[in-house]
Amino acid sequence: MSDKQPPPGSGTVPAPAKRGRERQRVTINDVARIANVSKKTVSRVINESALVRPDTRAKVEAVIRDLGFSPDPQARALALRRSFLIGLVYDNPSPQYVVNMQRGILDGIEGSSLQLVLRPCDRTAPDYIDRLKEFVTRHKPFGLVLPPSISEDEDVIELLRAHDCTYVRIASAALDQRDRMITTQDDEGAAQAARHLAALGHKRVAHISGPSMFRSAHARLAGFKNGLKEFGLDLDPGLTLTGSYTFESGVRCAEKLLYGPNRPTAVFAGNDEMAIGVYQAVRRAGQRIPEDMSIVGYDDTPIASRVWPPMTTVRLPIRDMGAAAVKLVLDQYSGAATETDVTFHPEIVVRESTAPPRAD
Amino acid sequence: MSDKQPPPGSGTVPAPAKRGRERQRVTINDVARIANVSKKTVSRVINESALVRPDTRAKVEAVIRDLGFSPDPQARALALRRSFLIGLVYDNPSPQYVVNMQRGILDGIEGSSLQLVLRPCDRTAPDYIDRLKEFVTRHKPFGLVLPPSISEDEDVIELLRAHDCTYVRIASAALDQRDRMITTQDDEGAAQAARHLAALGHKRVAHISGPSMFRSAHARLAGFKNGLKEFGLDLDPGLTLTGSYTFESGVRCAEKLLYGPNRPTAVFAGNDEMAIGVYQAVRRAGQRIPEDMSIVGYDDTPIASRVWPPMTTVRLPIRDMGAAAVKLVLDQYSGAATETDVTFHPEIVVRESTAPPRAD
DNA sequence: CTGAAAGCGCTTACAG
DNA sequence: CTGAAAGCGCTTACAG
Repeated sequence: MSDKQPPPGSGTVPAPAKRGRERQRVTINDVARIANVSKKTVSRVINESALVRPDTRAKVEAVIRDLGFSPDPQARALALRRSFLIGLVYDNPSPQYVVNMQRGILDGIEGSSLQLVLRPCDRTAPDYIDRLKEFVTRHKPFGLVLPPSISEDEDVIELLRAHDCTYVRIASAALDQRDRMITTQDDEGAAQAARHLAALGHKRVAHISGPSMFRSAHARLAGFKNGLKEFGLDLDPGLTLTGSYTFESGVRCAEKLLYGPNRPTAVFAGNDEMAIGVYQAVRRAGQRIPEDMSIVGYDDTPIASRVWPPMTTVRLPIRDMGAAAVKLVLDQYSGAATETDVTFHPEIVVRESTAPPRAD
Repeated sequence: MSDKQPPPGSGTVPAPAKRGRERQRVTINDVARIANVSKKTVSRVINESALVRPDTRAKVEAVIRDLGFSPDPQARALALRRSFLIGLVYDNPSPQYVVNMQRGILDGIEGSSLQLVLRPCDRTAPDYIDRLKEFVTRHKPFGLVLPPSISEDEDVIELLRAHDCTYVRIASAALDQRDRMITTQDDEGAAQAARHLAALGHKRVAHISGPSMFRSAHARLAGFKNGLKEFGLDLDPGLTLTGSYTFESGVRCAEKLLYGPNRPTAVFAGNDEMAIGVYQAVRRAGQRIPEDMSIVGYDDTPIASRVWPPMTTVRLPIRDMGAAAVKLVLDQYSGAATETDVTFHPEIVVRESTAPPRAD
């Protein structure tokens, strides 16, 4: 199924054989004829041009409704040199994050004629940019939604700009102009996690950060440190490990913490996936949560409330962010001005995985 | 973002404004001119027609390679009246199932020019069929992959047939001809779950089945009963509950079992999502897994190995099934005969959520 | 095996 | 505010 190096002219798919009976779809010509206007006028109505007299518009719209006409996306795409696909380009290792983002985008395109296309990619692959370029130049997507860490790759942005491809970036810092940027205050959420643990009385606190490729990893680490500092605590570098936002890396880092010197009483993981890995390691060591170890995650993906005990985590409204991203894409076309920065503020959700440290 | 009843002619999106510099993309005309053949011949090469002399083909392919030409999918779509989109149409309430299926489809389209479009839907919505029809008639997808329970809706199939839309159904029974069907032997997997529990010595065993809309729910129930029967056990109707393949329904059903008369020592849930719900209810009741309650899931989605204790479940190779579905779609176009039925055999994966019942 | 003409269903300049 | 002509980049009959 997957030739690594397809022959030239490949990467295409054989044309379907001619099928049976043809259905007569209603086209713009039918509408024009019946409404007694030119197809150009119908086109103007479809494209919401202002240059149509109200009564003409009403007449055309009535015919469109009667005939159940809807313009052919392929024909529009060919003429406009732009398809009606919204691409979700992602490399996020947390499937739950991706699922939530998908849902948000689907919310956002509801009622439009846009379709959601999935474009996973691997930033470490050598042909990663080339493949994205191929998608952009061939399929000419209506817009791209870029969650971290893709959103932070300036090579990608340069590519998209060069090809006039509309995009919206989601990141933990304002990397771009307001109308193509969704910002999350990850440091704020992490600071809340720190305050929560400090207030419970934890002194030896560990952090498992995400991979350095993710800006959010740095933001969460920094915010966590700041939050601890408010309570006069320092984050011990020996208790600061780097994972890769995956379950397995969470397990691995947690084991180091559990069996290393200076065992912490609480762990703040950079995302829920890794936090669940910490659960696993703690459990496998025969220890209890939260009695022997308090755990805080980040994202509030569904798994956080499904594990036992339900996990304290920092909620990122991922789904809402996805919907907001689509809105920004649409605004870029409609020319609607984006008045204010689109910023989401994560908030801690306290559940049952955190408690005061045992007195020992 | 979501107008429930858009005005006529809406459901479209305003056309993008004319952008800056135009890139000169290489077209079929360039290839034809340089290769010194007609564009029709180039088209034949692209479409892998047999009616091209080998040396002509080689010449054209060389030019295609040199120029880095790849045909415009929008133009092909318009001419062919078929787009290059693979639609995943799903109503499965388990996000993990859907994610795995997505991955399999992405595996399957790797190296082709197909794109994966997500089409979630709600079978209980009154306009469910109409919306699918709109997608099929407007976007003319290359093919549709239909996992349960969409795959079991004959109204959908009738619609797709009427519109000559290629599809592949995934279900726990052979509902269609071999070349458009992927079958899973769900009863076999469920029987293995039953044998496993019976062999451990469980006598009072419960089952939480999926919603009756899902054929798999019936197949798993039936298989489970048969497996128990081999050990001389009957499934107590009082211990047979119906959930909806969701976490919450798993919690709810498990609570009934825990606090009802005749408490079981083991529960077989119809999917992992519900099984995790059982974990939650058991844990909340202050009981241990597997000492106080053995639990078996179905699907082997990632969460099964992430919870504590790691869950015994029946593995369905969902990702492989997705890839196989794409292969069947491609085969339908290429005319490759599907020699044998495509059947997947689920197998139990024994982890740590099952143990002999306590002697009490 | 190969090609010239017409067409898929829209939109873009360009006039008026 | 409206329209006739040309074009987007391919493929389909139809000839030869």
